[in-house]
Amino acid sequence: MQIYEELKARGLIAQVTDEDEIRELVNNGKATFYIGFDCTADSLHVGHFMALCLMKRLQMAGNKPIALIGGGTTMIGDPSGRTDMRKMLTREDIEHNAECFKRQMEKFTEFGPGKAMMLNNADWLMDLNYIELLREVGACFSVNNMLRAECYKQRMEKGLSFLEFNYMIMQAYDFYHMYQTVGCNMEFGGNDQWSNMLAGTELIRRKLDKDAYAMTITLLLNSEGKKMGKTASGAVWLDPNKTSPYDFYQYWRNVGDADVLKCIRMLTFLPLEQIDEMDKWEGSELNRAKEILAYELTKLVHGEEEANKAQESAKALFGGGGSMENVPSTTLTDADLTDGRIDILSVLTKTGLCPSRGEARRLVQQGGVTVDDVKVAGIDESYDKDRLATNGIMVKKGKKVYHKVTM
RNA sequence: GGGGGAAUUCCCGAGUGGCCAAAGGGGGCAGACUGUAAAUCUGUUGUCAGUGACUUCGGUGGUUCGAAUCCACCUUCCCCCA
Repeated sequence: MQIYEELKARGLIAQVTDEDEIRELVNNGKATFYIGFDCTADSLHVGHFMALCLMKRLQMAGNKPIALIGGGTTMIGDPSGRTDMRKMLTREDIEHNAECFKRQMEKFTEFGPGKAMMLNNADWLMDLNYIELLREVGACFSVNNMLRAECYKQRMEKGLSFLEFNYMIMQAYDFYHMYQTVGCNMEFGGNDQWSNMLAGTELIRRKLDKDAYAMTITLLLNSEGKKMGKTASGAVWLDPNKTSPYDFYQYWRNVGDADVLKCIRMLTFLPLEQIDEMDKWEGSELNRAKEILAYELTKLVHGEEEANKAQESAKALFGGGGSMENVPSTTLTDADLTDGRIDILSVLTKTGLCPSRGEARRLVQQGGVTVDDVKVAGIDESYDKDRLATNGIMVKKGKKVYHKVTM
């Protein structure tokens, strides 16, 4: 099976400008493609991860990838699909984020001569001259058309600033620029980027009378149509300091039945035959598939060692047996104790399991806390230094949040 | 440039002088049921030293015994006209 067919079978391809041409280019390793990453946060997330995987897959098939850091475009802020304006980031923030992105990407992809290329659009966007740009590029865009674009629709109701309106033009300019300077003939991106990407191919056609191609990656949605990779407290980050490998593992371990196979197909590198085999699994058998998904992804993102640790911990906590070593934990000091003891509410807040004492109190009163497999009876329960120092205690919040406390 | 309207807790949204830590819904958390799933039902959802105190209704001042609520100014957003 060739790469294009594989991507299709995995459900990764959402829209393409010209299927035949793209298949031809990609399958024969003739594509020089770019994917843009705007540095809106200091860590990549799952969506970026999909893009990076796509990059890897295409690279393995002989194509040349360019990872484009959006140091310039982040100054504008992409309005696509958003109902409100992004917070404007300072130049320093953007540069810091770009640095973080760079470091993380280097873990996934090898950059250098003959390998993948990394560029930053700040290098050309920041020096543009307004009048020149308007004459050279602005003349090629129809405002009427732009306003019809799907990505602005949501903003037409609540207002769209001129700043953001220009985002599309900047992104189109990137493609145009790289087409000329590094021979980039294809752009990939999230499905929400479609109109921005078309703007690029259109610009190249108008200015240079050449064809360039665009393809979008399917957004990873769960069965309820919500974006995956998000939790109540924010995104699932790739940075281990922001989302620990254990939490990362747990996120995927807990996906809904309806979503497991889709995730495995789209996110892992397991061979399709093996995945098709799993497709036959049903009911609680799917738990196996979830384990595989969680393990494979954690391995890809954090490495085999971390994946093993996360899996060990999960098995120890949920299945019994296995090692307790790598469970999330907190080490207390004497300063945390009063008269050599610590009460349950303090334990819950100090470990970060509860953000406030009020919530901790509620949780205990509702019977949601277990210490060493014994339900905490009341809010006045406490633990002495001896117990903490010898074996520590295993605090369980609800059914599946574990935390080890030692001294 | 002119006129009108809006800003409430994580989100949406009610509240138009004391009965307001503020209805209702969503989301979150927990309990029951389960398979670390989904659906459903129940409880809970500002902070703290919890029958109490303190902070919160865009911001800053003011009126008042008392302000989310009234007044002034400011900020941001939306709509209509040009």
